[in-house]
Amino acid sequence: MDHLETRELRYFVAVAEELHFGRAAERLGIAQPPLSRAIRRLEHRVGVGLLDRDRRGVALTPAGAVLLREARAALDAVEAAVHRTRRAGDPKRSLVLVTKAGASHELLRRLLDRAAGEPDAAPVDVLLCEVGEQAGLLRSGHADVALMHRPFDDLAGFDTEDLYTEGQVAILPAVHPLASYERLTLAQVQDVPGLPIARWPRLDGSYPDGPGPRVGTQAQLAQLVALGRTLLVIPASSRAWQWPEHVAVPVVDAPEVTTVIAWPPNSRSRAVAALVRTAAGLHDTPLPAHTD
Amino acid sequence: MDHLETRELRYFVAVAEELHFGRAAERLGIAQPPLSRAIRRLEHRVGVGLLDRDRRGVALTPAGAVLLREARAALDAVEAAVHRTRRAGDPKRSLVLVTKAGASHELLRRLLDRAAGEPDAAPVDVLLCEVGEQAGLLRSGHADVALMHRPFDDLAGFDTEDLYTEGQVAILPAVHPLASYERLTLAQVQDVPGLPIARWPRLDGSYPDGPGPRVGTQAQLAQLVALGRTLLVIPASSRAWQWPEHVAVPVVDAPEVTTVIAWPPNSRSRAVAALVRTAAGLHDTPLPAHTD
DNA sequence: TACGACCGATACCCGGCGGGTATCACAGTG
DNA sequence: CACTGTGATACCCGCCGGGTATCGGTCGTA
Repeated sequence: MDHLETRELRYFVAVAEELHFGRAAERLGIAQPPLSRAIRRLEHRVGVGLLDRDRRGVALTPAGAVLLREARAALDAVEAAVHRTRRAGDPKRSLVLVTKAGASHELLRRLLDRAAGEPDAAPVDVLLCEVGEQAGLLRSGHADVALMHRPFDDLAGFDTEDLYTEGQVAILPAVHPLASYERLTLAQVQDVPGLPIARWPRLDGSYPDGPGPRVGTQAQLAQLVALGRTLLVIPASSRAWQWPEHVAVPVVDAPEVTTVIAWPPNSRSRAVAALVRTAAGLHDTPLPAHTD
Repeated sequence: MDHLETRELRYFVAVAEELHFGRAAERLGIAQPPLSRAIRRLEHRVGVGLLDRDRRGVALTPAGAVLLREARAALDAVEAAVHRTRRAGDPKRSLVLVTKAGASHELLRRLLDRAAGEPDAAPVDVLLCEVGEQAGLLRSGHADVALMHRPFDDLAGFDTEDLYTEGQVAILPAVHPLASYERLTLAQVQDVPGLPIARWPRLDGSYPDGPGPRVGTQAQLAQLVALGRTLLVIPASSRAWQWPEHVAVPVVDAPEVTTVIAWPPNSRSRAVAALVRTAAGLHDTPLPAHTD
């Protein structure tokens, strides 16, 4: 029999992520024996071993690693189906646009102005998230459309349209010697003594090794820059980090960053298509230089 | 409670496609009452009406139409998870490359030759399908990678790399007056008296209105051309239709067709990546002119 | 207008399966 | 050797998915 149920996939993902039946069962809110049974049956149904139950721990087989990736995508798709259906049935339906807080602020403001001015425009709700969360929100149907940034964000699986390309700036503590430069190079901002690059968590929540401070949100990072503990390189239009204690210096050889509008394939509703068209129309009126 | 089960989605898709509870239940191999109950519970769980039970028939609400599209995608994703996991666990694992029978024949042959010559190359199984089937096979995990043709095929949701761009030719019965031309224009091949364009089935299996003959496979269409009943315009490298009774005449103003290699996003295994790289390397050695 | 056909909804029963508790088997460790 | 931590096994129970029988409303038709 084919036809896995999402419950089985959820169970497997929990075990594969925890690599521990007891903790996975706790996370799922069930007892451990039924979980073991469910995973065994799943392995039997799929026909391949998914986990190596070595004493002292559980490990993924190659097939299990594939299923972990695929199951996450499938569960996202199911969740997205529910959310998109709910929003489709909402009488006062609005488009949800998600973007990183502070990024592409001018472009977003112009897009919203333009979109509001369109005839029979659907209202646009703006959902601001932290770094790297857009893809998940779009995949799981919590949002209809996203502003994302190439090459930073993972655009795999979305349709996109380029909106705006810009250079990057280094954000430095105003008191730091480098802050007085007119422009910098990547070589100058890498390995600056006393200003190590901050570390973001990986997908599994762990942090890579390195000297930099650990951060989880933009606000944390901004404060660490203001405290003179780190620096960062970001697109010139980003606003979230630009405190009074910060200075932005162009980094002339940093890769260019393109802001794109992204939406799930096969979900291009009339409202999404209209918003994408409006966004693409912004090409014609270039953004003003950043002033503050 | 969120967390739909795939069974509920399968049930809903069946009803939404049949628009008839009795037939849907029969298709699912269950009785009608449990199906009605399941759909009602699904509507309650999602929180919006999905079907209008008007006496004399069932109709999709707007939200129902959204769920039909999303549920199909989600079920594809679940099915893909199973298939990809099975193949990942297969000790003699091979890549499955799917392409339309007869299309891009030379390019495919070269790709397979090159791929076989690569060191530590995974064996490549070729799966030939009919028009428009590639996307589904790729989405449901029956294939790992596909050769597709822009702008004909639906590339939404896949990562792609362009391989080869070419013009199109009209395939005509050899005995037809147009067959003696050196080249043609789209205006000349449209609405040719006695040679109406054939009609392909829509996704739901119905045929659009029009004068042309109905076809479902390339072989049917090829024979109808040989019988002098229709003509078609296809990329120059296509072979499936080129019978001795056919003549191919370049259509100078037909849109160019690009052969692309496509694969599911986030599923770029080492083997797929290697094959894509090999395919991209074919750029360097242009295909010989088509001779037969 | 009355009757029958059609179709989805309701009522009710049953069996299987998902989930719980208790316990086992085994490896590592002091 | 006892103890701890882990997943597997044994066994029971209650819910829910599925079946049959039937209802209720709406057409078409004579």
